[in-house]
Amino acid sequence: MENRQGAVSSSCSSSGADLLSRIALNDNKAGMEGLDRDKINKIILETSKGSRFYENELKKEQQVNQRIEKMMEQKARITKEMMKQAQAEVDKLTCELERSRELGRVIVHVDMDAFYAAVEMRDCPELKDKPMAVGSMSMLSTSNYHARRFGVRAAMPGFIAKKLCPNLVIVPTNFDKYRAVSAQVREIFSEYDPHFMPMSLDEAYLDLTEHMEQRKHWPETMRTYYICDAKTEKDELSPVLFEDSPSSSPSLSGADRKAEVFGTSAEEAVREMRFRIQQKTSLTASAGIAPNMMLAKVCSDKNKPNGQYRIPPERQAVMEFIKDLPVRKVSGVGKVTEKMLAALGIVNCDQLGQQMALLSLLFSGTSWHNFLHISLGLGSTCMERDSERKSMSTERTFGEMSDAEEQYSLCRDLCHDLAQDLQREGLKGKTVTLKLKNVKFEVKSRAFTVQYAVCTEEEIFAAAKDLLKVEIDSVSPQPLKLRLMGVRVSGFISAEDKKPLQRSIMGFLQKGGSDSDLSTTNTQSDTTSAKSLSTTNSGKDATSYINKPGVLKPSFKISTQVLQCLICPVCNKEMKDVNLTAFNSHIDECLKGSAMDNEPTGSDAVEEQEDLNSKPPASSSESKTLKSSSHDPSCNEEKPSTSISVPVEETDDGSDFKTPFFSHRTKINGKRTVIHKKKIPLSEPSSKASQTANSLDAVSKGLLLTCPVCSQPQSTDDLALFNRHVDMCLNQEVLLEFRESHPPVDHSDLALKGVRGSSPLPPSKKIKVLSTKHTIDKFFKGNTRQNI
DNA sequence: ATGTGTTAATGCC
DNA sequence: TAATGGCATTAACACAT
Repeated sequence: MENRQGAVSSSCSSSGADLLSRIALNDNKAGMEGLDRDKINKIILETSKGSRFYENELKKEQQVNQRIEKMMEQKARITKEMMKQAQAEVDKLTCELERSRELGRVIVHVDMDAFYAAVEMRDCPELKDKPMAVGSMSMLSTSNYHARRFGVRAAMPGFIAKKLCPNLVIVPTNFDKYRAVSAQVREIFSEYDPHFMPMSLDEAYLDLTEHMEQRKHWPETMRTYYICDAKTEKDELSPVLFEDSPSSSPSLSGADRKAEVFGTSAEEAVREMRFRIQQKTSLTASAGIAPNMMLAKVCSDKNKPNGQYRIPPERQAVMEFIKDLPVRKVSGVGKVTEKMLAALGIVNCDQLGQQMALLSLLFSGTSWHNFLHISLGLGSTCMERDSERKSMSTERTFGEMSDAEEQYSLCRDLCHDLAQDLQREGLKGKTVTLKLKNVKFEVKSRAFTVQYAVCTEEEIFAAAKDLLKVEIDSVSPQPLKLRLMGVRVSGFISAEDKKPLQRSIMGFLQKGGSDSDLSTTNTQSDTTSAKSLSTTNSGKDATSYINKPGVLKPSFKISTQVLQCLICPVCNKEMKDVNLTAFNSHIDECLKGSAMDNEPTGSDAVEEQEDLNSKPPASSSESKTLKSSSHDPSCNEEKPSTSISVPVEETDDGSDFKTPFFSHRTKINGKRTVIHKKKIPLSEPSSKASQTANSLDAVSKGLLLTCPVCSQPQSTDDLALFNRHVDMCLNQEVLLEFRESHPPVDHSDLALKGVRGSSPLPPSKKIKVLSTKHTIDKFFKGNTRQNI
């Protein structure tokens, strides 16, 4: 009730001031104190205004405002009773957390100062006195402190930076160089903590607890470092971040050849580390020392550049530090969360703690738990052993692309790159997600989960191309006008599943039911799983796979029932005593026939489609609501569709993402829902797939087989691979079947044949990529400890 | 209730 | 001249069991 005005201000004044929170200068981070914010913001705004980027930001801003509005409504519904209960829960958790508070570890966060810019300045002294930034006219990675005085920042487009600072020098990125320097720095890190955790090229967490223990007993000689002769020109030394930056060591500024003895405290150890970094690279670093990672991170920012800060390991000191700390400074609290909290009158961590009961009622469990941790000054106290990654992706931005063939080609390239990355880490995942951003900066993603985990270009592309096709078709005959495409694989099968599972299937099939023989070779999965096992160090019993549901069991069931006869995956007919060639040609005929008949094969599929078409037309322009019209209660509010199909009208220019609404409504409705309900039709055809594949196994080990679905010859050296291939083909066939009733004939043909085979797709072409390499502090993949 | 798949949103550097 | 990144995770929802 007392915060009513927060709701009002956030919902009403959306156009002007609110927008600033997205577009305007973000002076949260270091080096931006005391500059003319208003003037800078005005320039940024004027330069951005009217651009498609800006328009999209505006839209996103409105969405955040709506979200806040909803939150405030919910807040208004909270009763005293609820608060009381919430408070009790919060208190209880607080107690537990407090009890388990750990202050004994010495966690350090080290952060190189303006890293890329500093490297460039070091290597090109002419730049030292000039405002400069690393990146391109389209996007800057980082800027030096001169430039920051003008409001030039990382993640700002170069052309806007130029407006702010016409004399700005923009240097292209040179990642190899940064990597090399980073490696040097990491060498030093590893001497203090061999298990240090790199977060990017220029940043890492260290746990100095062990080091401190040993250091206590070290003689001075082990804590003495000499200033290196070659670099003792002070001017050369620190690449002028700030002339008056707090110097790390008074004795440094004196004569050459001076030795510096560092003490045994944590501060001294970190000072020593920073000193050595500077000696070795001529670059400065800042550091934070605290009892946990969250605090260390904040601390490293406090005395940037070329400084450090320590929170002593006492509860009192921690709470004192936390008290006035703006929540935005905490890693994980971004501009949206900041704004939402601000709407509740929460700006610093003290206020955060005060409002925990309320927050527990307004935010998800994980969110408010996180808030509680922050407000208590708690954070992770151990370098988590490589928490396993959950997804891997690759994406690219490019100049406007409307040509479908080009898009498929790019998609394949992405799949190629992703496959390489996946295989490098020995990962295989079951869900393939396609991400698209159109020229209006609208982002959408589409996912498809296949039956077997995939990791090769072909497998990934097989899924991705269909996702892409659906999107292309959905706006046809207009082209998709894209500026970004990405492919992601997630749903990784766990390391302990990977190898045994596949072996067991093979063992079963090849030995006619006995899965005891696991020695069957399975080239690909063997190598990959070996890798992942070694990295994840999972000590699980290899036999536990037997009970894994959902993957193994169906295969067993099916294989037992069909080993004696072949079942056509298209017409479902059982065929006894036929040879393989005959069987294949039968399938070919069936496929042709079904394409001409325009008759989906699975009976489920037919019902599904009718069912869908009988649904009332969707009412909202949001594709999201197309599929959820009847179930989502929140949808009702938007539902007075009769009058508010607002944004749709402007799609006449062929804009990509929302067009389907009128022109292809039924089709889209059908398609979308089909994809969603896929689990139903899929379960059946995928059984068919297994049947086919398994039967083929039984008859034809070691042959070159024609995939009954895509007609591509497939090696059967690795039967598991062949099985997966057929399954995937079938899965996609199911997905595509539903388009047969509408699209141009050649499309359905392509769908049935599979793009690989006779598709009109050109081989991969090189595409003009606007901006990949120079992104903001992009760090190389697999950037883990082992990597140093 | 719980789990799984899909998509949008968020945040990091 | 025109021009605003790449990556991962989580929140939120729908749906199935």
